[in-house]
Amino acid sequence: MKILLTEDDPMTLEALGELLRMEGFEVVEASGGEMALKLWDEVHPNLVCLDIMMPGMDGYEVCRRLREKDSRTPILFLSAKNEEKDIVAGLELGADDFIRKPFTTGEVMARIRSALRRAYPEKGSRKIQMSDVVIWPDELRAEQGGRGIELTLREVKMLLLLEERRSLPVSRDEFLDRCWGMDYFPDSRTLDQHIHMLRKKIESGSELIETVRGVGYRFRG
Amino acid sequence: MKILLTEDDPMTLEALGELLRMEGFEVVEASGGEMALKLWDEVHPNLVCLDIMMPGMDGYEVCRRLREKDSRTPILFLSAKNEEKDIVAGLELGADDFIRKPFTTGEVMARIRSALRRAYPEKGSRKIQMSDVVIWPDELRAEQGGRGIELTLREVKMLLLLEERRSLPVSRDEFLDRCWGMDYFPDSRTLDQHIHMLRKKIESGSELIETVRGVGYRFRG
DNA sequence: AATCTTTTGACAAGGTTTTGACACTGCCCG
DNA sequence: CGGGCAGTGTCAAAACCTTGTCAAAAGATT
Repeated sequence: MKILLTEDDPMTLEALGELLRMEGFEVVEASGGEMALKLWDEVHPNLVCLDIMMPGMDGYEVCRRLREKDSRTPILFLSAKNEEKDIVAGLELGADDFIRKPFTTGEVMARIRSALRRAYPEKGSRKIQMSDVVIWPDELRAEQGGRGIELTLREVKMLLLLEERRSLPVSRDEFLDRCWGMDYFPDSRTLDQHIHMLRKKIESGSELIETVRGVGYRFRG
Repeated sequence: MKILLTEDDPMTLEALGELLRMEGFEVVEASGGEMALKLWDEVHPNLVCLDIMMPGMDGYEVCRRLREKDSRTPILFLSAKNEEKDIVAGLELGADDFIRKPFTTGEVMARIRSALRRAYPEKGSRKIQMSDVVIWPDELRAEQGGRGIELTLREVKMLLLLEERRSLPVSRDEFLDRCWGMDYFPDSRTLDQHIHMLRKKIESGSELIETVRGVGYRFRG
């Protein structure tokens, strides 16, 4: 895993870098905002740590620009500028965490690992519970009341989409876009048929997938 | 979005709950670990806040058990037990964040929103309040005096149009243009019929949708 | 070739929307 | 002041559209 460290103060930069390397990360160090953006383009790190107060481009601006290009890679602020408004501002820009200085190395490591775990889940370890159904999406498998259920790839995609929206309806168009492809327009009955299959497989009595007439479907919750 | 709050101290629980509700979240409150697990199974919240020190099952144990079932729903610790080892322990159990007590409400809200953004990337649910009626247009649902109301797609379109104008009348032609289509001319009674339905559904005594004779309708406000 | 998944067509079921008939209201005008 | 008229409210039936379901065909995978 590659980590981009951005930090004004050379001492802190060096110390943090060393620490992360010892933990087995590949570390790229930037001493300012402009350099951070440049290195981002070059190395495409898996995670970014940003200082806020830096000469030239500050951490907020870096964060904003990174989020324009990529909304997934975790960004963590590490800053001594840690009043409520600074923290709120950082998080609202799309950062994943805000660590106050001075920090302990243990906390920094734990927060970095936590962010990485979320962003890059281990294949096979994903597990999702929806009502009384547990789903292992990577294994195309689910379980409900001790009963094992085999799923197809499309069924898993549909379940994940429903889950992502939990309790909000997913429109038919969205289903087609996300589970088929932007440019695919199957017969109008195709989607119903798949919903029908899902219901048959995972429902046991109670209605889990609710139809929202004129819109689409919603997972009960 | 539903949030499960777990907290030992009734005062804090109440205060946090109120805060979150004001922000438009649906809040479920648990006073201890066992209750939290039970509520999890019942309501399947979108996010969980955990206190650590509680009589009976502590927050760590709750977190561990939740993560056995589901690896995706964000879990945030809120705790006064905030030494490095507590934080590291919490995060290693799979929590998404650890907020130290005492906290500011702004930071808590920002961290909760940040976690929700990550976990549910698409869209948050819009919520509109008109007089004593609360409307969730994306869910085709409204509420009035604690009473849940189901709406159809067309009814939602009409309500959105009325609310967009607040207190200014919306002409019959505009209704037809915006809620049907520029080129559609139904019988003259059709619109009245739909207004009638709306009134029946959302009014309770007081007149919310006022008719402006010769023009159209207006939302009182 | 055999099997599993996906798509399609036909029809049924169920909901929403539209319509027609008629009652009611407010406004203009004699 | 009161009748007529256009606009609106209300009800119930009809028309319409969306979705559920089944069975079979088409397509993929092995």
